[in-house]
Amino acid sequence: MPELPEVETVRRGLAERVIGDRIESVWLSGKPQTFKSPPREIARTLEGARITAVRRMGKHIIIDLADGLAGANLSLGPASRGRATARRSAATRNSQSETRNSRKTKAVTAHTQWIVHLGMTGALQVTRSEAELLKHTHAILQLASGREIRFIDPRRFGRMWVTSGFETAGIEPLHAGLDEFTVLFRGRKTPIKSALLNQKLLRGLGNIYADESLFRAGIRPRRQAGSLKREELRRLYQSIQQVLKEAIAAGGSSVSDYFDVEGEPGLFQTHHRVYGRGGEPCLVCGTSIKRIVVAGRGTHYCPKCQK
DNA sequence: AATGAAACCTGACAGC
DNA sequence: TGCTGTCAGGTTTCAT
Repeated sequence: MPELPEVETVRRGLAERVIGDRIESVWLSGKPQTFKSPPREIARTLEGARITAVRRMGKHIIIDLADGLAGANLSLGPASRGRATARRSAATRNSQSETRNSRKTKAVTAHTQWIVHLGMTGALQVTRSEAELLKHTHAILQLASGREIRFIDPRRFGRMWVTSGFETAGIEPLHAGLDEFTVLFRGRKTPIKSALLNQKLLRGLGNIYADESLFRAGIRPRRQAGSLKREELRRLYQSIQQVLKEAIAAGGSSVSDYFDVEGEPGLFQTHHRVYGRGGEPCLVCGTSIKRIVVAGRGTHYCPKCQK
């Protein structure tokens, strides 16, 4: 997938194009594993809702909704009633202001959210409705503006659902301070690469940016996370921030399936220094880049530059 | 509690 | 051409 820079690129593209727009109708394909909420619930939550914000937490895209079709939840048959009740009680737990808001809007409260995770090959596009339908399109949202948001995902590891008050573990690498970052790895015996991929610690790094960050920091991927010295952690922290910022500026990396909301690929793959370069010379010292497997993932590093 | 491996899917590509 | 095997940006679940 899309790691943090690709998801951020998609978020920005969506935010520019769909904030303030209203979702008029929703089509979902019959691939149940894609939908973590029942498709009927997703459809009735989204239909009629206005998009107020598009945010990102790690690799999750959060689309904030308002002004849904009032009362849609209240006219459900017995089969759906349990879910609707569960949703309301979850919402009630949240805050007093939400309870106040839900009096006015009912189906979509101030905190109702459409959550999208792109998985390995997922993509969101914003298109004119006449645009050609790509293979593996699993969801289409028609907007009042005449455009559509489409969810495309060949490998079907992507997920979408509706919820309120979405939370997820881990710290945001671009917002966290060095101290917060350092404490994540204390006492951990797992390889530093595995720790970087663990979304419960740091959210947003995936295989490409873990390898690239470790190269820039001069740290071998198999080093025990807890064995890293203060100075190494400081370098790693800075490398991660630098790599992510540069990748976002380049619109992400397109290795195979990734494209942004306009169907454009990213450019950062041309800046990769180790990822996908196994057997090629290190750009710094000329040593052959090694490819090993760590945490079940292809892992690339320079045996001379990384200690 | 922490760690690693397997499973979930489909498509692209290398090698025969 | 066409088959088989391998690999792929992620996450969850299960076994150790």
